[in-house]
Order: sequence, then structure tokens, then C-alpha cells
Amino acid sequence: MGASKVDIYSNEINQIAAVAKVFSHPARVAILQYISKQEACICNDIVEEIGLAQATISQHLKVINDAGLLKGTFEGKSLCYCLNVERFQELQELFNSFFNKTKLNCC
Amino acid sequence: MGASKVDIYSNEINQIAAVAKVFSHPARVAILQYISKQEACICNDIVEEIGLAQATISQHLKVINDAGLLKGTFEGKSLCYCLNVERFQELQELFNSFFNKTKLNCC
DNA sequence: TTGTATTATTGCAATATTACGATATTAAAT
DNA sequence: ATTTAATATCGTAATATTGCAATAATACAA
Repeated sequence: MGASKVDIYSNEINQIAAVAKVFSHPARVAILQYISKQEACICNDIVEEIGLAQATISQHLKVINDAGLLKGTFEGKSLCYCLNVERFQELQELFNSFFNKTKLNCC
Repeated sequence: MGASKVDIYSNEINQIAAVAKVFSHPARVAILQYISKQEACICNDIVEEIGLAQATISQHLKVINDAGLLKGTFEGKSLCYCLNVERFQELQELFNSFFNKTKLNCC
């Protein structure tokens, strides 16, 4: 007991939940927002900006990356974290399709 | 350590994360979907439908309810869980506004 | 190669979530 | 008042998440 029973739900449902989980921690929302705000997506003042330890930020970045939301590129010296806007859009559409479908037949 | 540092983020960011958390468990997504599908929002076959213990479903319903997404009414004998579509719409718009704002200035 | 700056990984402690059985609570029916 | 049903709450065990310090790994510069 204690573990989510992922196997009893449809793929669609698990997918929605997995995507939502990415956005379900304020640090990750803040990171996404910050990354997108940067002029040329310049990098890791994220740690200073947000005020968590570097290890913690790195961990959150991994979660964001696993969702396909990062597009890493190199620009001179340092790694550049960049939002994968296409994927981001994709997730938005996934959400909207769930919301719209759910709204349809309700009392 | 281990607890989310909610106080270092803006209200907006915390709000997004809180809303996402509701949808971040497949059982809750399934419940929302099921509730909306029901003809007149008739009630708690949710337990049978989803296949978790009654206590567990009740727990998830509490989370959904705390987000303002339930509109309980009585219809004859038994409690009727009903989706609060207005609130649901509100959350959708919150998400979309975050997504849209974030998409704007990116490389 | 050696140093330096940046990011990732590991190990661990604190906290949160998930799930369930058992036990209330509530409301209608008898 | 009792019974019966539906739902909520409590206590507890299992698992997951969050956060950090310490330690790798990586890449560029000297």
C-alpha cells in the first residue's frame, strides 16, 4: 500500500496525471517561468534566482527534462537551458482537450 | 528538509502548482472524468468503477472538493457528487493563462 | 595537464502522499 | 428508536517527494 496503482487507469488518464505532476511543484513552475523570461535563455542563475540548493534545482530540472520540456543548447561557455515550446504547446493542448471533453456532458 | 518551501514563491506560482496537484494523481483524473460522464451526476459507484477502497476514494474526493471542483447536491436518497463546471472552467483558464504567458518570450 | 566553473549524481533525513481496514457519522426507511 | 445505506474520518504501513551537503563528472581556459 502507499504506491499509486498506475495499472488500473487508462493511458490517457495516466498521461494527464504525469503531465500535471510536472507543474505540481512551485519550484518547477518558477523554473519554467524563469527560463522562458530570459532573453536568450541564458542559464543558471536559476539557482540564485529561485533560492534553492543547486542539487535541488538540478533535480527539478531533471523532472522537467523528462517531460520533454527542455531543449539544451550550448552558447559559448555554459549550458543553456531552453524551453521546448513545441512540447510545451503539446502539453497545453493535452490539458485543454481533457478539460473540454470533461466539461461537455455535465449536469 | 523535505517540505516544499511554499513561502519563497509568488502567489501566482503557488496557485498554479496547487491546481496542478489536483490533477497529478490518476485516481483524481479518473474521478473527475467519471463524474462528468454520469447522466445526472449520479453518485457512488465511483468506488466500484475505479477499483480503490471507499476510504481512498473519499480521500481523493476531499482533495477535489478542496479545490472547489465539487458541487454536492441531494437527489432522493444518496449524496450526489457533481462537477462544479464554473470552477473547472476557471482552473482551465488559469492554466491557459500560465501557458500562454510562458510561451510568449522564449527563444 | 591542471585548475576552475558549471551541472549531475549520490546518500540521507524530513515530510507528504497513497492506500487500506476499522470505525464513526449521517440520513433515510422501517 | 432501530436498522440500513452511504460517506467521512482515524490510525497506520508503504512508498514517494523534497531538499541539502558532499561528491562526481564535464567542459573550457590557462
